[in-house]
Amino acid sequence: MNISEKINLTDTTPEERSPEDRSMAIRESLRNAIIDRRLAPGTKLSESEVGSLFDVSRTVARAALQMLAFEGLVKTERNRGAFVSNPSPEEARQIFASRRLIEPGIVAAAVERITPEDIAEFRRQLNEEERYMNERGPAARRAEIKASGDFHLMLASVAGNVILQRFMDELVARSSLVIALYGRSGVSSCGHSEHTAVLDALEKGDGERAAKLMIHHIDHIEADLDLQVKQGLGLKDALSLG
Amino acid sequence: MNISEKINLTDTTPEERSPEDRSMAIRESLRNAIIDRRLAPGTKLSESEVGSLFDVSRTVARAALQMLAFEGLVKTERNRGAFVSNPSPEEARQIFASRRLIEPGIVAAAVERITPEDIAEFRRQLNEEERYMNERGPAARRAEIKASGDFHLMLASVAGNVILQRFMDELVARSSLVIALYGRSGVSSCGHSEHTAVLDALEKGDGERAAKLMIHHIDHIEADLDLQVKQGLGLKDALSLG
DNA sequence: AATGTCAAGATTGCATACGATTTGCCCAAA
DNA sequence: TTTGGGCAAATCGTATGCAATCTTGACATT
Repeated sequence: MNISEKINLTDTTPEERSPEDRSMAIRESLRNAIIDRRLAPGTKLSESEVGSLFDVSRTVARAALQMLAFEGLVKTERNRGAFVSNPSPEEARQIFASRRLIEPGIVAAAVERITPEDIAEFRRQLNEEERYMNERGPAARRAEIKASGDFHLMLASVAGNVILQRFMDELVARSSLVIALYGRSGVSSCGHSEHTAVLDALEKGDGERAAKLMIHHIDHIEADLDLQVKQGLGLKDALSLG
Repeated sequence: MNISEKINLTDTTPEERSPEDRSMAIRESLRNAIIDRRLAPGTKLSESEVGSLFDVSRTVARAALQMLAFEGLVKTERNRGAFVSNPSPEEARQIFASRRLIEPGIVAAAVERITPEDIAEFRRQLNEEERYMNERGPAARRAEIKASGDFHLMLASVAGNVILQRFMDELVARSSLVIALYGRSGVSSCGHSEHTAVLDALEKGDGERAAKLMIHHIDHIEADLDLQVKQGLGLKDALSLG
């Protein structure tokens, strides 16, 4: 099995291709591939394969995989390799529980700092979302998931707390994985209007309302998932998770 | 300058010295040294030095330093090396803002799951805290900071959300650094009684009250810090921090 | 005295080599 | 046919070597 065609090697923009760590670029590229579901959960990412794909040595490939492991996007098994994470329903629940905790706070911080320019930027982003929403096909759906995540990330950026921003980075990435895994197909489209509603409340300076809307939004996302005990796939999972 | 005497090479318990990643053990050891302030902020941690200290190659030492960089406990500069983080007051504020967001949620989750055994364990921990509190000297003070952090970590563990647990791990570690840097000496002792109060509320199953107490506790910790613009030290800092 | 230039030393960035561990296959024996 | 053992391939874990980059100190120049 060859993963090469699944990865877009030019994900990183030229100017971001800094003279610095190539491992960072590789991480980004793999991250995007994973959260777009171009790399399915369980896919093996061997050091040598990743290395030769990006034309670097195992050392730097390894560094990228270590970072992804730290973020929870891949899991490594000793002497076996790294695999794209296959989050369990329990993990999924914890991810959303974390988001329910953090995002209202982010909204509350954002309402204090958001500028008209930010609002305009958000509107652009929401248009993009809508565009993908109206398209059909798996590519558009992936783009929609990504765009939807970007909304939350932009919010975190506006809130101005770099630590929470990093937490959200991780949570959104893992959420994308979870949605791709457990999402029921049709319903994610309702997310867009909820984003709009949150933004409207923010624009009016009504942080209370924005936070409430955000919680409902997260609830809806989670409610759209099918988090029953995993059918079939793994007895290993059944055992390891009790 | 030699950092060897600052690091306790036997920090990790024998059974935790798993046949696995030695870099993990090194990370733990350095982490402890940093949050105890045996390694002062700004201290350089060169790969070869760390490597020879723990008797491993630079490769392994490097992996440990990368993990610490990911956690925000060290900062790496390209082609220069890794340095123990020197968190700015702004960073400190963001750390505590994050904690104010997350910890009430952890308390709320913990109250649902805490067992009598957990309570007993907490009481033991609080006794330990008290012991250090009554001792004098910098060593006792460091131990007190560490014990105080452990209380919050135990709470996160009881809450049962591994993601939040990891976030708290990072936040508590960085808080320790911040407290050591900006803490006014005398006042941290009030923390102990607040921990006790939180635990009492938890034992009674009063999650509301426990969460409120926790927020106040965090407020008090932050209020005890001196987060004014850093006096004197650096024009370099003044520039880089705006 | 202050500043600019340059070379030596130190340190990281990266690649590669070798050893250890695991996996999977093949074949023999029941 | 099934089970068990052993060997080969693959992969990771680690050490080390070389090149690139940065710092530092000395020295010359203004």
